[in-house]
Amino acid sequence: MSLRHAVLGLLADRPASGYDLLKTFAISLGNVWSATQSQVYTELGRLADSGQVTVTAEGARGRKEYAITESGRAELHRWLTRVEPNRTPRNDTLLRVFFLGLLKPAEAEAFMRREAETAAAHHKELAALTTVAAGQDSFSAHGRLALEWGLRVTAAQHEWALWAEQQIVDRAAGGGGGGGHGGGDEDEDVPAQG
Amino acid sequence: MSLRHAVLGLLADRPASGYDLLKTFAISLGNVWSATQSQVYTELGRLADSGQVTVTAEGARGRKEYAITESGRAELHRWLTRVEPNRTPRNDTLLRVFFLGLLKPAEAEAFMRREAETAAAHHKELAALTTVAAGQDSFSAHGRLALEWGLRVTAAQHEWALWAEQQIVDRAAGGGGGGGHGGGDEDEDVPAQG
DNA sequence: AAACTCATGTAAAGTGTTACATGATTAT
DNA sequence: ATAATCATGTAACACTTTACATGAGTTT
Repeated sequence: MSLRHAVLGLLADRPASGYDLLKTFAISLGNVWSATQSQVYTELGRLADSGQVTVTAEGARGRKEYAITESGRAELHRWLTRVEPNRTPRNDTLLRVFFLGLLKPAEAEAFMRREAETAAAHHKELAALTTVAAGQDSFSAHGRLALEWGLRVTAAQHEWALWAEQQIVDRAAGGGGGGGHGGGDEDEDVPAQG
Repeated sequence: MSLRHAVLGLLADRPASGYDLLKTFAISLGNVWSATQSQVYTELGRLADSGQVTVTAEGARGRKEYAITESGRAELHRWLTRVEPNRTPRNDTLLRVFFLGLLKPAEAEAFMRREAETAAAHHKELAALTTVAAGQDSFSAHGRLALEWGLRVTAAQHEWALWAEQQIVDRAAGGGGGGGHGGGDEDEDVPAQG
């Protein structure tokens, strides 16, 4: 489970409360691994039960500050060096791309155009983060490596979406032939339900 | 839920059994959305219960062939055109990158080198698929758009990993100063447990 | 006959999302 | 006083993974 290690990793940097961690997820770590409030508090409880973190201070409004333990650090190190990253592919956008032939060309084109815009917007957001994420500490420095990944991939994604949109336009302009599905039914029009 | 729509999308192309679908996941669709045997059979059962697919034939060895219904097609179309793709970030590799400062420079470098190799290998695999996925039908054609995405992103990923590895080398060679974590503890050596 | 492939199904555990519920402290 | 922010927690539901369980038909 990666959320567990995300929490351990943040606590390895410095002690923090669940609320603090949530802020870090919101502004930086969440760009690579998102977590909900519910998940973070639940996970802190589990980590405390298993002795990988401990409550080091209790403050106002029930605030609890957690710190990583030696056992937690050992687990984190094991995960970083000996556990193969999970690469299970799960890309909702690309899944839709597979089925774009079920849409009218104009609808499919609109889909790709929108993807291009989304990629451009995402790229811009990340570029804006660059100036913000200027810390000199190791966590910020490595966060910038991840940020650079985001910049490169969103750029590639943007170019790809523009290219794919053109492919769809070209195919619609060329022969309507060859466009159908395996079923061989010519009546492949999409339902027009509201 | 996307698995449901992956199944509907495949059945919109042609009727198939769970076993058939599993093969499609294994050779093509699984590159963008993976599914287990257990999931596919369970989902087919649910879709049949809700009337989005029906059993159109039963063959040897208990084989059941499913076809999409009008209601299923309507749901698929709604999903394609009106449901925003889920973009929840969840990248196990990048999560680790955030915490690379917890490793010795040599370990962090090894991690990035390995990522570079993985990206190159993945790119090569996809390139090999290009020649295979040569169908003229719409499903294959759009699958090739997804494949192109894979080629571009794995290429970007490979270049990024090489760049990041160099960043780590440079930082290790430059001052050891500025390398510590927020905690300010100089004794940040990683545990050497086995 | 043995091995392999085809083919489906269920159970349990783990992980993630959404919604609900509560209350203290600080700023206006 | 009111609103905003700080701060934690639980319950229900949805989804994913892993393991188990079974058996028919085909090839060697």
